[in-house]
Amino acid sequence: MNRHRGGDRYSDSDNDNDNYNYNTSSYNNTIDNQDSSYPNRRPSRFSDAPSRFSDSPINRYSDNGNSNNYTNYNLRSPNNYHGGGGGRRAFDSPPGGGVGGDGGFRPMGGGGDGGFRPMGGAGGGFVPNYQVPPPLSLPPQNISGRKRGFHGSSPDRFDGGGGRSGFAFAKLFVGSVPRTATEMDIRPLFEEHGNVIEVALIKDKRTGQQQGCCFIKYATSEEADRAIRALHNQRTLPGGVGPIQVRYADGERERLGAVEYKLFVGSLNKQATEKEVEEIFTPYGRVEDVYLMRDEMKQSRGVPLTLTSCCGFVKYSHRDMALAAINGLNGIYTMRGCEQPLTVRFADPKRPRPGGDSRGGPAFGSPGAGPRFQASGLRPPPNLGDPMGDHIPPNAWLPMSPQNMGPSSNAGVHGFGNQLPPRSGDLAMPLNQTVNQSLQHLPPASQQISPLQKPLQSPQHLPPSLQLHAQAASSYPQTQTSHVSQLQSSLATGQTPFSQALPSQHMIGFGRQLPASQTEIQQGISSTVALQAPHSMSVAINQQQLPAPVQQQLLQPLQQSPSQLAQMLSQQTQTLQASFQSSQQAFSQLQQQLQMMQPSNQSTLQQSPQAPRQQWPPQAVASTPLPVDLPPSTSAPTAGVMSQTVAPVKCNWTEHTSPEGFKYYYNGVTHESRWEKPEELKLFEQQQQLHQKPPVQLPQPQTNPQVLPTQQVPQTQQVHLQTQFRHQQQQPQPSFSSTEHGYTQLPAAASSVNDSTRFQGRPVAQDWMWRNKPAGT
DNA sequence: CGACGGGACGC
DNA sequence: CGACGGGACGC
Repeated sequence: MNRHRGGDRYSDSDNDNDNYNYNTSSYNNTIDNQDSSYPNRRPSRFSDAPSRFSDSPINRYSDNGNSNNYTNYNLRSPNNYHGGGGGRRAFDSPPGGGVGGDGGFRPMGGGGDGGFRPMGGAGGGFVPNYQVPPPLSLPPQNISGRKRGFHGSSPDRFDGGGGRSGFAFAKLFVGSVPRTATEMDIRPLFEEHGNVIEVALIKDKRTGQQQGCCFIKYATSEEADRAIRALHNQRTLPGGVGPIQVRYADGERERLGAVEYKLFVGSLNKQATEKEVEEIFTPYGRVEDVYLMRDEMKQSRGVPLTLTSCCGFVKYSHRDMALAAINGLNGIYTMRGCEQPLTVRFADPKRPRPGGDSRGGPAFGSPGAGPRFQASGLRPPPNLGDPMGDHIPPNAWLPMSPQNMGPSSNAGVHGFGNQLPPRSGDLAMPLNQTVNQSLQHLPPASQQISPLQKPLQSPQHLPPSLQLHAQAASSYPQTQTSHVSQLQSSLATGQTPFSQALPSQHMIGFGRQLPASQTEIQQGISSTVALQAPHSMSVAINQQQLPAPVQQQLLQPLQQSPSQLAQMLSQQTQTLQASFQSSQQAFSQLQQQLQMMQPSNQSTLQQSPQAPRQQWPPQAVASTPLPVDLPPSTSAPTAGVMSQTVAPVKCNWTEHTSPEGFKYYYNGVTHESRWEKPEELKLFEQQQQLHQKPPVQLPQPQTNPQVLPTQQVPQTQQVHLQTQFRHQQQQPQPSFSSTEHGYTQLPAAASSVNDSTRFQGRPVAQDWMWRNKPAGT
């Protein structure tokens, strides 16, 4: 979590920025709702008396109820692990959810993501009403747990059958604890947020002196979450120098099934604070953490140190948020005082520590890596104290990512005969969720949004990135009301107004590249949307097929304050815009590519918007070369070309080696990085062997290819393809394998044009665009 | 362009 | 005990 030197963030518990930390305000409620032993309760002995699950602390804050507000993530979870306590977000319980304040309801940055959590903390309705298992089921030694991570076959997990408490506890690490602090100083604070099972002050083994940190154990991650939100960096204990740091203990997040999506953010203002950065990123989802790299300029003079930062990291809990942030910010949003727009992309895997310390050794949820499909058989990266080992049930890897929900989605993949990468629908899903949620918060009818107008007209109250949108919205030559309703009807019909409504900044990069008229673009978008933006399709479906109860829910936002509404709407809209923008970009790119490939064929731009729908839902495509991601009418001539130049099936994963010499895998489409070789790539390589003979040899303008290892064949092809593109674009670039920070990242985008995973087309083309983005803008 | 925080029990 | 096959960008 945040290092937070400047103390600039969360500096005070009185943070009324409701973008953040609405938890503080929940204090009272929380206290009411529990036995808030704060002053009264005797810390009796917790030491090793975890045994008492006495009063089912687990449900104390029950986020039970409204399972409705949780998206179908929950519903999809067939797996017990999913039901587990991993739902760190449960405190975003839906309105009326048992616990007071916590959360109630937050636009997207917050409450919404309660639903993003597959683990769905709250669990609520869909899980069998599994209360806390009888203490018997959990041997005491397990309750107190072991040091870190797994040391056996998930000893910490209740077995009794899913339910919310799949894990026995959630352990927090608390830093910046004064060495003089006693348990009494600490416990009450944490009791405010849940039933503290244990407080363990860390002492030096030899000297017995306190180390300035401790562990807090709660029964549930919900409680732990609350504590983090409420306390991290916000309280300074008596005698302490700075606010306490509250976060999950090493290995906890992983143990609880959490995954984080970490973005690298470059071109930050040097004086940016975590908070500012968070505000920029919050519209895309709740920001779990912000860390800014800072060089302490040690200057000689007495001036207080000036901190500088130019890059940092932002974490989300869900990939769609991360993707949305990338979409919405990368190359687009420029921080005040900055010349360049932000760079936002998935972070590279963190460098494994030389020391081989088990800590920090990215228990690998972190490196943007996110979900894995299976515990791969590959060796773990060096020096990663792999706490997981092989004994972990494969499912343990899955829980966090909706796209991985359920073995069913992967069932076919592990067999053979299915060449389709398991993630074909993968990207769309999270977006779906976002959009679905968006819709839930969007007023269905125009008259209902009137309260929004005022806030929308006061963009200055919105986060910077929202201002962008808000300004654009107000400059849009229609009323906001009609804007919104148009948005909705557009969503319902698969049309989109975004080509007009998008802020000009959002059009960056292709406005001048694309000669097509707006109408053409719009047409294109329609088809593009149908083709490669399943999320928008599902929007339509969603909108039209909403069951009555859900329709009811649509009205909910109306009970929120106007400013809340405004923000919600802005956020949702922006997210939607990002999606559609992506679609536009994708389409533009496809158009460009098409044009480049057949310069003589001017009819390329004519689309037949209906065609694509036939392509949905995605089907497994074995070895049949796929046409370009465009309607048959146009792809027909192109398809010939393409199928000759590109391998029939493509994998977006490419293998790379970090400066340390560690191999990792990078997905040019999703921008994820992993240490383990993705199953898709393995399959792909297998496939390549079958098609040992590449469909066609491209003219080899370069001298490299000797006999390449099979796994490199596709990369090579990509290289040539894209090189060609670049060449034709007359955007000479030094080297194809762009060396961003020394890693070789092969853009997988180009060949993705005829990707069997074309339903990822949006990010594909987008990625392509980013990398080919005109320099000056 | 850039690249990851300080501390992490004990059994 | 030891600590991850091979091959190895290109500036």
